[in-house]
Amino acid sequence: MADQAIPIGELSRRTGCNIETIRYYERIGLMPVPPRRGRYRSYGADDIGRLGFVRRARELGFTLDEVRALLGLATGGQAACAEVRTLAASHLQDVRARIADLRRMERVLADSVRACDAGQDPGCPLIQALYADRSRPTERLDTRIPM
Amino acid sequence: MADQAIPIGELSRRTGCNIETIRYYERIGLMPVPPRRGRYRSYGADDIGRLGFVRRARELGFTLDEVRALLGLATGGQAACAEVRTLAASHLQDVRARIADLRRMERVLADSVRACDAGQDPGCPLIQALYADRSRPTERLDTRIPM
DNA sequence: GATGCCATCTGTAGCGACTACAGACTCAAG
DNA sequence: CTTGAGTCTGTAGTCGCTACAGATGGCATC
Repeated sequence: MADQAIPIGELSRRTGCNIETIRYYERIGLMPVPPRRGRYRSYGADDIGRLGFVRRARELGFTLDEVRALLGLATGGQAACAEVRTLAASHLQDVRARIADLRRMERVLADSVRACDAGQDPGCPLIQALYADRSRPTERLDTRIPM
Repeated sequence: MADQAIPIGELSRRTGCNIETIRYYERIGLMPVPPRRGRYRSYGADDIGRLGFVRRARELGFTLDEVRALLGLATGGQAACAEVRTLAASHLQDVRARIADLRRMERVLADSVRACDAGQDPGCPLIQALYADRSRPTERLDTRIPM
């Protein structure tokens, strides 16, 4: 079979996934420990599939833990599909919340830049906006950046 | 003056910024090294202003390096405003790019969830989408998560 | 056989922006 | 005197990679 004994470099090329990242996935147990040809890792066609799956899930913004869960569910049947749906729906909510956050930022930034271009203000509009004391503690910073 | 000798806990409460984060900002030179009352840090009114500025800039998604630059420009005059505008505009582009990324994710996720609810497919729609081999290397993962 | 070069190997440390301890100390109130 | 709250320093952990350093391996070329 031609798809046996794929070296890591080719797996990398075929999936677009960095070599170091592949080894990292192996370390954290997301990719299996492959057999070796001599001292070199030797992959098969199924590994291309699995790694592709991981990458696409990551592109959709799932965390590695979620990807792990998805991989576990991938072979399941009807019941698994419901769980997948739950995971996806909750992640979708997350994505939407982040979009909303970013849109708020966008608005403030765009307003400031516009005000700057208008050039009415005596001082710098953005600097003023940042110094504006709303006289209450700032909202909790949204530290969650789980993309 | 009543606003001298503010202890770190009160600064934290007044700005909504975590105590550990305040000390972290001091370590990286974003906040000044304050004088001490005994062995305790002692802040003034200007520190509340500065920290508030930092927090609001962070809420707008500026990186700490950008915040540093903004702080440097904050006291400048006309010339500084132009630089601030440049910084803000480039950051705005960034924010918009991230919104676009997230919207792509949102679409795929929403489609999958919808397909799942419709229940036409034989398999799980999301899992299928993730396994779909587009027969070319996946696009570069957008690792940039600079919020 | 020697040389060069590429691919691969292991192991560790760095990024950004915090957050979370552990373990010591200070100070005021009861 | 004890208790509790507040603060201190220092270090290590988080996430998802990425970037080395330095050692091998195998193949082609001279």
